[in-house]
Amino acid sequence: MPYPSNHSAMALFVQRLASHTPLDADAREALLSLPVQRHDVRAHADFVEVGSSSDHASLVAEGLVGRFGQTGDGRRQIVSLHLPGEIADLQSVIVPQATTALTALTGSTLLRVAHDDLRRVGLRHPGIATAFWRACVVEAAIVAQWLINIGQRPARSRMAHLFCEMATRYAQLDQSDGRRYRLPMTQEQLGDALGLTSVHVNRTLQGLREERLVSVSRDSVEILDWDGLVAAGEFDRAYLAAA
Amino acid sequence: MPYPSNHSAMALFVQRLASHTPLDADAREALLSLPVQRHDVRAHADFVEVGSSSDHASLVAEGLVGRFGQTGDGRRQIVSLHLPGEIADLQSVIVPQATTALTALTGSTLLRVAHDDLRRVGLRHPGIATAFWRACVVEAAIVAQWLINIGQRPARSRMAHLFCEMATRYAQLDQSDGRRYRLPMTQEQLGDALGLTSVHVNRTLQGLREERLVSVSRDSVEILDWDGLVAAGEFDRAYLAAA
DNA sequence: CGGTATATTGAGACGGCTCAATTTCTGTGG
DNA sequence: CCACAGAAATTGAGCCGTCTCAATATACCG
Repeated sequence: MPYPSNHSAMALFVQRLASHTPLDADAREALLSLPVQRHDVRAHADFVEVGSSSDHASLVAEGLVGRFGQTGDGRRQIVSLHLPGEIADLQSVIVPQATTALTALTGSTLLRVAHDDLRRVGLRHPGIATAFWRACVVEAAIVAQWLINIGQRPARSRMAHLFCEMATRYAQLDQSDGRRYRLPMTQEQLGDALGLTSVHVNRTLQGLREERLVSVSRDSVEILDWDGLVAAGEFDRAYLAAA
Repeated sequence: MPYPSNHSAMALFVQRLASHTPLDADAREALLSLPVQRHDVRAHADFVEVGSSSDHASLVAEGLVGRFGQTGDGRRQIVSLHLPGEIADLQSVIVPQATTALTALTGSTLLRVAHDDLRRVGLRHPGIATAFWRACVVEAAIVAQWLINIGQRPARSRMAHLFCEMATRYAQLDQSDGRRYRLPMTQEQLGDALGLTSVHVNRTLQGLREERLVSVSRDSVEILDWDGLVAAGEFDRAYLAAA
């Protein structure tokens, strides 16, 4: 076992799949024993380009990955964030041609899993196929909430909503209470995720700090007033219930 | 066959599924013979509420359906539009609790299909399960593009992008060239889809008209200058290729 | 034919943007 | 361990795209 951390990332992934779609030991074992190829990526490196077609999906083992699109003048919109234990482009198993890129927001390590293997294991174990489908559905639900957030809410709410979401997702991941978690994003990247300028992110962040709702540093978030933050972001975790 | 239009909507749905995931005659027949329950909905009626849990999915047979979320102060964000031949909430097969609502943007008729039936047919025909998964992936890709659109582009581009997308989707549906299609949305609803005020929709629309890019009436769109509109919206149909 | 929904227009306000300078971090090599 | 360079954060000032509020005109429907 040359890479213990590899194993734990895949285990995390399987565990989360299994928490909603019962998978028998056989199926879990099939996933855990899939060959993976470790890949380390530096911060700010884009490792999947729009238009590219790949033969593998990327399981995040460590770090933070963003899926994003770009407009003609180079503005980026981050469309989803992927924590360790998540496959950042599971949909590529079904549609290999990327319509959206992947970038490492911070130094990250990925485990590449061959599409063929994922398809094979899905065919052999229908429960796994269902679980993959579910994972895509949940991710779509998250993107939809981001759309609501960005389409309709002012900067302060958007940001509060994002912090609540990430707290909830981290809590699901590591059984913590989510009050404090790593979020290694620059204010620029935060802006790309929220549809805001880095300048405005900075000012909005100051506002949230002055309100004593959160304490945000370069790479971590501490929530000081959960109820206040939930109210500010109109956060309702229901859309994450199936995650 | 009491409802010929039912049949054609389901046939349309099956045909589009089959165009990307080969389905044998058996599988297609299984889908076509699923029992459906017809439902007519008036314009502006919400027929799936957030938080509700249903036991069926809704295939659009006629009209136009919007999936949307709402903020605390009642602002709506339409997250996706569903044309005839699409199941507006296919994801509910996997996650029955709705995190987003459905509304008829215009008078519409829906065909309810039981989740149980859809699951059953998916288990019996793995190709169908894959096709369902794919449909959800494609829809997610569309939502992601909307997020990019709304997060990063100015009103004029957003609107142009939407018109291009709908043209392309209609063209896929009815083999037309998509230069002219029905889009029975009020300016208010257009605003809800684009993250804009109806007032601003009105002004932006006037701009596009003055530029001779489109001609938009209450319930239909005619594209006068496709290339110009594509440029204005930075539209790239790649994300619809798998649809 | 009347009533309600929708579209249109105007005027003013404001949230978030741009541009630009400065300060503070962070990591690296000497 | 310090110095330095580049990245990131912070601040200021002015602008502009979009919103709000409000009034009017037009279109649709029973």
